[in-house]
Amino acid sequence: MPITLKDIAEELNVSVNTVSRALRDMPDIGQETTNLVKETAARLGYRKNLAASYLKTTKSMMLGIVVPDICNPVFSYMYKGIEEICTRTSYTLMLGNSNGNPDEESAVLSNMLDHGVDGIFLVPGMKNTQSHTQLENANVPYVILQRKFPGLSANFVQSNDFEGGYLAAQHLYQLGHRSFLYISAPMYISSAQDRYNGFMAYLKEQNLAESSVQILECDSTRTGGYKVTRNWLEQQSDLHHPSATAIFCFSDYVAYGVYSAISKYNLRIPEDLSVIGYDNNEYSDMTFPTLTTVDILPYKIGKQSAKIMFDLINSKNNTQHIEAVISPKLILRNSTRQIGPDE
Amino acid sequence: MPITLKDIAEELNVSVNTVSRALRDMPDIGQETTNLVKETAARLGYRKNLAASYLKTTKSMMLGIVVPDICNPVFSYMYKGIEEICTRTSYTLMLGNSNGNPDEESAVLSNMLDHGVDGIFLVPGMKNTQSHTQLENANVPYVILQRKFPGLSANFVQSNDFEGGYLAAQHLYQLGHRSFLYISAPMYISSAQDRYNGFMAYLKEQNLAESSVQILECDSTRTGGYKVTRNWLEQQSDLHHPSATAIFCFSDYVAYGVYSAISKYNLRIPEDLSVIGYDNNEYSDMTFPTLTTVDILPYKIGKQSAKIMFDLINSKNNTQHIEAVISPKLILRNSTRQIGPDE
DNA sequence: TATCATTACATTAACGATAATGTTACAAAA
DNA sequence: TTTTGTAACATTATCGTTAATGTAATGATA
Repeated sequence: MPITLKDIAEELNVSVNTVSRALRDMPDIGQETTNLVKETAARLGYRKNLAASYLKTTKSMMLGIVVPDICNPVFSYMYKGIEEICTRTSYTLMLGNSNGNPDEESAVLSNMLDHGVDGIFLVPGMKNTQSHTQLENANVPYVILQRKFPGLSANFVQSNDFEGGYLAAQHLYQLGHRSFLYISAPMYISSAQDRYNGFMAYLKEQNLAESSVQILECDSTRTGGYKVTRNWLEQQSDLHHPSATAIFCFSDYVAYGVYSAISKYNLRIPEDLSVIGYDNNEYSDMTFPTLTTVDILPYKIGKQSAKIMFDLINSKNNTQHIEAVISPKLILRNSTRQIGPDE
Repeated sequence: MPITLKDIAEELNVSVNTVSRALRDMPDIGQETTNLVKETAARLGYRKNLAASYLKTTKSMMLGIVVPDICNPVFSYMYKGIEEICTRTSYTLMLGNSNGNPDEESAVLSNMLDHGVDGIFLVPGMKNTQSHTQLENANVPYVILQRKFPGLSANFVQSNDFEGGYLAAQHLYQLGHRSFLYISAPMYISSAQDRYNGFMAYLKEQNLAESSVQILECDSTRTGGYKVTRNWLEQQSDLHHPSATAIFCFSDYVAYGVYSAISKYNLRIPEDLSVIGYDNNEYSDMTFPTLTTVDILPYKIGKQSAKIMFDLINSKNNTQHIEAVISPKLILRNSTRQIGPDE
């Protein structure tokens, strides 16, 4: 039994329409009436029924966010960035985890669309064209964060992964490293490809041979990093002089796994091996040693996405497609060290 | 221009009502018609307009979750626990951060209620009676997670903080510790009080004097833990024989700060000081040394809360108030060690 | 004075779904 | 034969809000 426009109208002996218009400061209503309506609404504790409003206006004042896993700090910081902009404009957010599963991603999207969200933020779990056709057909604005699907004409906000890879290579090179183990996520993920390209581009600028980089792939998880590193170490002829002096990790998660593997073989970081991560998780300055890494600034990505979303919502021409790129930031810590030319 | 019931009705030359009832498997509709309607709905790609449905049924199929900060893994795991149950029952979730601010908490709650959520999960940021009156007046079921407000007759799910404190004390005592620094969050937070009570209860059982525990308070943050520990260490007459051998921390965050302070004074964990945390953050096994801690099982708390929510939604009598308590789990790692009687 | 705007409202009709009634046609019961 | 019941639909009203019209009173204009 919440208060409705009708209640206010009856209280004041005016029509429902008058109340509705008064509350929205629309013309054709006298100043006195407007004031009276607003006072009465406040007194009775009126709250607009947004669902009913949506039925007429098709504006739900809700936006949906789909992420692989909100427990991953990268995604929770993106969420906060988005929220920061959205609450200012009194939009409310629906959140859903896809758990990296295309079916769940689709299901969550469908749910949100059924609820009439005015827009969707999607951090795709993987190559999932299903959700893209969904989004296209839904006819709501959407922004894709973090991952990029080259063929797609959509709005993207992502970290400049090429630059991130470049920065990492530059950092390691300037410390004297000339042989690298590059642990990547599967290359069909665009960010994996871009980081790798950036990494190699810098080395090429320094006239380093491609053979100086050993590439391995694994899932972006601790176990993934652990296993791949363990296997690599097992194949070394001389453990204390491994065939690479520095390890690039696709994510801090991977780096944690790398740490475990390295410590299992009684090697030290950075004395025996330098390690650089990617993402700058909140805890990467609590590890031992603290982890040098590349920060993708997820909060900033979230904010930028939300800004684009409101551009889309407020403009009628949805034909224009925006691509925003955020420069990552190198975070220097203790897992990388200068090495001499003879090492 | 999404498909509506009307479109299906026109396609089949039946009434809208028939379509509506057929899709919901209600009586008074022939089997053939039902099948035909369902096929046509699927063929045309019909999707129910949940907002319109809500207007009649007052069931929005949305639930709201308000947490202090989704970037805190404790809360994101609670979220996932809740989501796990909710997606099964095709409820969609609205999420909002209060940032520990009573006004934001209220605002977020209002927004969700305006959207007509069928229930609210609240992890209160602090003693905020405002949001409670809001929830009471809103006349929707709600569950309060983690924090408990003794005066309130509501549904609570929380970790057994008394037990957690008890477990921590027991662990340290059994390792031989007899003098403690107890770093608490402000005592007006019920969980801080409960943990402390549990901690002291165990020591009392062992006939240890209350004076064996030094109590300090700080915010549950790294800086909080750092500052309070630094101050404490500064006051020690002999740094290498501090007036306590073990430090209890209200949270893993606090423990990280404690780590920093201890390492700043060139003391070692656990050789010079044992440290035990609380929460079992995802990264607490990546710290150096890995952190012994108490896991409150936030995922389990979330799931339990969701179950209670659906009990509330599905039962008419909202008079009954449920209090579920989840037992925490001690996680043994390397930040605590056995000490001899002479140390 | 008759006409025309303008102001400030009221009335009516949607939005899409559902619930409460109506209305057939046909079969069974009295 | 008439009544009654029932299966299977259709009609209508309604949720709360907003948009599209309608209308009365007032003042300005010709």
